[in-house]
Amino acid sequence: MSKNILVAVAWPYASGSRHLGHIGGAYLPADIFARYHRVIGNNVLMVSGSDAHGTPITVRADEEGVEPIDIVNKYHAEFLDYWEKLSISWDNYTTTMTDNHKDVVHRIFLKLLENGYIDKQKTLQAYDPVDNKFLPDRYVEGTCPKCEYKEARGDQCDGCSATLDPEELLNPVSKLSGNPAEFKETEHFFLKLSLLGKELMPWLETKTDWRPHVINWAKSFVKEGLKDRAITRDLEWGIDIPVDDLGDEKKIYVWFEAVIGYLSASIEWAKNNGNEDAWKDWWENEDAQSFYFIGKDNVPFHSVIWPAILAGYENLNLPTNVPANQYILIKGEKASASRGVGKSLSDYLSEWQPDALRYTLASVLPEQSDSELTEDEMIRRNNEELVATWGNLVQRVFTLIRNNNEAINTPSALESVDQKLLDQASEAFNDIGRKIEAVELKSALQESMRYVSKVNVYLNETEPWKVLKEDSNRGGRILYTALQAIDACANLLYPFMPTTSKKVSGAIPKDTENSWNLNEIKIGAELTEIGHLFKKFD
RNA sequence: GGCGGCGUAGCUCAGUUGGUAAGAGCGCACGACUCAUAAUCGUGAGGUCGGCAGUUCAAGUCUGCCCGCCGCUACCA
Repeated sequence: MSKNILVAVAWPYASGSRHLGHIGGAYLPADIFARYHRVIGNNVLMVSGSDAHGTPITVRADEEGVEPIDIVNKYHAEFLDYWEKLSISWDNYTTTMTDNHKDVVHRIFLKLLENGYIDKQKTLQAYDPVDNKFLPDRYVEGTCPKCEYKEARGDQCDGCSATLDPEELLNPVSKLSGNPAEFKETEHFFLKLSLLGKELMPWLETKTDWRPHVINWAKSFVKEGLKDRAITRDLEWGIDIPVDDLGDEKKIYVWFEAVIGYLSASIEWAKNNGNEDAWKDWWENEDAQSFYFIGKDNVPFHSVIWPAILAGYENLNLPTNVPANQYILIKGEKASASRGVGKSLSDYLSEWQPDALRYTLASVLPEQSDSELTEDEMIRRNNEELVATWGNLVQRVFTLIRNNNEAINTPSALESVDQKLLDQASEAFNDIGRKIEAVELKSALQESMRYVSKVNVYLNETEPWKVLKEDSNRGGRILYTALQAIDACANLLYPFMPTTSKKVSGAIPKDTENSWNLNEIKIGAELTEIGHLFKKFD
């Protein structure tokens, strides 16, 4: 009865550091979703990796006087450090530099070629005759033919925001070298989106549960009529084209191969785990589901182009859902930074507990529209919601129990207030589970915290610190019930805050081991000191 | 220009297919409690749902126009 769930997460571009917005936009929601599904017994395969190719990386390498691989290695290592510190639970986090990835890309390329979905077309391309290289549109500069703005780029003019073709520019020069640019004919492979796109609309029509901003975008993109799109470039840094009729100065363009990473990372995972065909359970099994966690800037590739590639290849599952997030806008970041540009993710990771950072980001996930987050708000949530509401609740109950250990050994029967609290926990597991499955994570977290508050209410109503003085059996039952509820809270919060939740849950002796339901607490066991779960910021 | 999104209490946001007197958290005011990292709990004030005009028995929720912010327009991925 357990399902196979592929959790595919955007491939971070290894050309620069990530920031909080990236984490909240893709990696954190993916991890919350994956952890939940594992906990309820589904087979999760969560994959991603560092995107190693593309022009920004080579440009950066040139600027720093190093090789592209040095840039990639630097940021890949940095990313691995983030994942470790943030408890992002990959099944496989790899890169696009592996032989495996190259092989898979080649297999897809050749199959699409064979199926007639890739062909060759000639185009005119800006060229630097001094450096002997072709220039991407955005690295050509010149005077805008429409507004005469002097520094218009080949793809658009920043002066009048017109969309341009580079050959329209007057006096075009290379932005990289300053040399005058020429235009030369070059031949490239194109993905025949004009053919593949036709099957996409009926498929998109079935996606009634996608987020409005995602499905609207995808449909209008297809409706406008998809154009064939070049999938090779005149580059040195990238994956070779598996056929040699264009010469070896061309490479597969990054956007085409990076999305294939989801598949190649799955295949690599299978190999590493000793069952080469295991990946098929997620990609060929019709009952498997796939969720692509990305930022809104990636919607075209995941809602249209990647499905088109998959459809052209045949027999591979198309995305079940693409729960793309909008942006988290971190305000006040600049003001709080001591060294110029603003706080880096590394700064936050060194100042914040991982779970607290996960919590504050999860509480503002931009699932519908951009959301604003200030550092004051982050601190407020940490201090009031984590320290005061949840952390304090745990401390409250643990201390009560440790000071009244004999009482909890002989609890009296359940009363209706106790039963009500436990019933509410059962409801919470159902409701919150449903929300996470629908990728309504922000709302799921809010509801989890609402249950935490109910436990505080329960304590205020039952006042065990008073009751214990007169009726230790009744007091014992209240504490026992509160402890059971706290264990439920820890389970509910586990997908969001795995480290602290495990700490709480692990400190409670139990007769059952439910990870997404209420547990029976072992009667007569002693609680160990757990310490403060969260640190308060001054 | 075209396409799309957004504009709901001071702040951050929810508001299913239009239907009981518009919601949450924070902040604010007042109160209860004292087991707990002075933490917890309760009550209350506060909104003509960007503007105007329509459709309808009924609109935050549909239509048109307008204002403001943002994104995309395909060699940024």
